[in-house]
Amino acid sequence: MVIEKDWVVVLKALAHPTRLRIVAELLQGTKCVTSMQDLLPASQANISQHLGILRNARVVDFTQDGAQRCYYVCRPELVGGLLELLRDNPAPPA
Amino acid sequence: MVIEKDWVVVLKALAHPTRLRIVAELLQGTKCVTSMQDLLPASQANISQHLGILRNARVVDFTQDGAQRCYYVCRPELVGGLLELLRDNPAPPA
DNA sequence: GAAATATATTCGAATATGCTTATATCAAGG
DNA sequence: CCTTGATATAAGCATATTCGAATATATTTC
Repeated sequence: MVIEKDWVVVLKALAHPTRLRIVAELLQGTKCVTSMQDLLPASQANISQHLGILRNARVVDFTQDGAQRCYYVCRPELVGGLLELLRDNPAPPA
Repeated sequence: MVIEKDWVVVLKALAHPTRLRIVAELLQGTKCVTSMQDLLPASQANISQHLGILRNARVVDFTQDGAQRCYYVCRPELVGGLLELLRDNPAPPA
């Protein structure tokens, strides 16, 4: 199996509680930064930093709408699939 | 969507080139630490540390065979599924 | 064009990760 | 029990992440 270094970038991007919540929210539908501030216990600057990391990993992208940036998951099958796998495969007993 | 903190532990465990290679190798079949040393450009101590992290995340487990520990992926559907999703969902163009 | 709103970037301190070297544990054979 | 082979753990250092505070940029409105 060939392992692309991109994969590590994606996994690292998702391996953070706030970022995982961000993508879970974005899977439900496009959101701008301000509306994410209402959903998450994090500051504007911090959310923006996390979005930058997700953007670099090519996990999210945005469309500009006036002064707002409407973020969305640009690989929904990947991200949705990952979350589904995690949900359906809990840690084994002891 | 409820996000378990376990998920972040799993993602963090996999978000490292060496550890990702380790699980990819283990998906092909059980291996002991010594034989992994032949496959990976990492020291014994380092491989053992990575295996400890994967163990904590409940991604791998082992059976003791004499002095050897035979490691295997204890959630093959999860790990195999993740690798498959990554392979099938490359980064979108620009 | 000044003010207000939305978002991004920079910087620094705290904390976490990763790796090396050295040492410990532990099982098997003699 | 002493050695050897297999694996784990600990200590220490270098580097990377994280997050808050402050500041910058861009867009709309008046």
